[in-house]
Amino acid sequence: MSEPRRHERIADELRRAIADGHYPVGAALPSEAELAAAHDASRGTVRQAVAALLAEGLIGSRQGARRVVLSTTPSQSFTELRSFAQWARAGGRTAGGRVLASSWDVARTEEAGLLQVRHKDPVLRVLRLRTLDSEPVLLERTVYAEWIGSAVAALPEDCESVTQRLYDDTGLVLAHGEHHLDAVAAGTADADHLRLRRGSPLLRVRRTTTTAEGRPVETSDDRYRPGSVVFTVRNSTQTNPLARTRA
Amino acid sequence: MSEPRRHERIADELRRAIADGHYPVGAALPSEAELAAAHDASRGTVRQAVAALLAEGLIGSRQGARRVVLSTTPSQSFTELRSFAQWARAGGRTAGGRVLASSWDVARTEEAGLLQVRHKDPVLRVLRLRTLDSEPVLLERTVYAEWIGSAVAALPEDCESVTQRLYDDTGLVLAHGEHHLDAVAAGTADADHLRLRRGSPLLRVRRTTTTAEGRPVETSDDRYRPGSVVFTVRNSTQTNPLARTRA
DNA sequence: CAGTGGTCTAGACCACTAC
DNA sequence: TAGTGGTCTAGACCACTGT
Repeated sequence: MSEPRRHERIADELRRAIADGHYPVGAALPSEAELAAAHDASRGTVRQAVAALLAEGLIGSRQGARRVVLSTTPSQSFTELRSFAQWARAGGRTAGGRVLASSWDVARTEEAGLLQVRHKDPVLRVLRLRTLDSEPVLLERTVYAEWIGSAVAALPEDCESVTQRLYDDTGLVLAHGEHHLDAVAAGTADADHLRLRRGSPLLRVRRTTTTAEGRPVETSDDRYRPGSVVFTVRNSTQTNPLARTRA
Repeated sequence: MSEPRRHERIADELRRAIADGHYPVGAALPSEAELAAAHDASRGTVRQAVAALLAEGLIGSRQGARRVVLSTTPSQSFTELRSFAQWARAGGRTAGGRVLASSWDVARTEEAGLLQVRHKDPVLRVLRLRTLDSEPVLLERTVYAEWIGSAVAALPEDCESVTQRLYDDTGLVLAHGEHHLDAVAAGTADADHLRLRRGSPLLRVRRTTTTAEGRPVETSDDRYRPGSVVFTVRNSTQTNPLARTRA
């Protein structure tokens, strides 16, 4: 239960106080000096704590004025974003999944670039349907690099959390991700598996995931059935997680 | 040209070196001690600089190992995200825009909550079509709080950058935003103005923007024509800008 | 104007990685 | 085991906000 890092303790306490309504939206937080005294910490440690809340979009900060609460609802962590199963559990819903097809193939030009392998190197292609409370909500077309593909191919067909299993089996940690979001019309396969009409709008997320060292693991085309999932981004002039790019 | 903040100078130099290919994807950056010596700065200042690149998703960082380049393409800033005109200009394209309808109305329950005003308080509704190189790409349905609405209503109908004009006229700075992304089918009005068929997939971004103090300014339902714009998010286990939420 | 956050320094100790 | 990044301290000065 104990938290060894002091800045994390302070950040957690502030997050809790905000979530509990001690500081409603628009309210001013205690000054750095006050927080430092209250936690018997140096100013640098306090600043590290509030920087975390700043990055989460929970508070705003301007030179000369006290920090202000912007939102009382915490945003979820990368882990929940990456792992469909974990995110579903956090929301009190049951995640399911099933591999519809899986086969070794050769990397197309674009995939080779994303996975940092050579053109026509072997890759594992997996088509996976994910469900939420037994409703199909997401169709994943994932391409794995050869070095991790054999571990993926060995997983059971109805594996709930691929991320978790890969960590348990191989120690692999997915640390970084790049995501491109847009909308597309459902193709025949999409419509079939997600149980909607061809041409229906789908939210498409094309993503590439890498290890902590920056080594690409997988690249995927994920299509979400509308009405089931919404993506949320918070940003500020001080932080810039999201960007618009040409198609 | 000179940059007064030392940590910004160091960050800029690292960004430039990465963009120029001095450090390709996968390469290790100099150690903190080396950077500190090279820039005649303290370790704390160097850490502040690399923290910025970390938040941008350009580099990865793990205790005990040197920092590693994850991507060589910089992501754009919040300012470019917020201002359609500015973002277009940065990409070498010409932004246009036109107000299709504008009228005072009363706040609906949901809008009142987002704008932090009372139910049925007056609000300004604006329907705006934005173009890129004369092609319609985005239909905005924006609701402004009363206190800023009169300034918005006074703007010319073909105002290129509302954000810029509001800043010039009133000193207003849009500092924070919350964005919800999903896909919807084009309604009759959407199809008409964006010149596509009813039912076509659209990327919908519902957003609320606030001042630096956290005061809500506007809330908007933006619908992007597919194929014209893609949204990009980078994240890490160390940073968490994006979250998936239930619809 | 006093108070606040932004920047910067020069140390220290520890946990972890890579060799 | 040497080097690296993560944490923390105790100061300092400055730019800016609010009154």
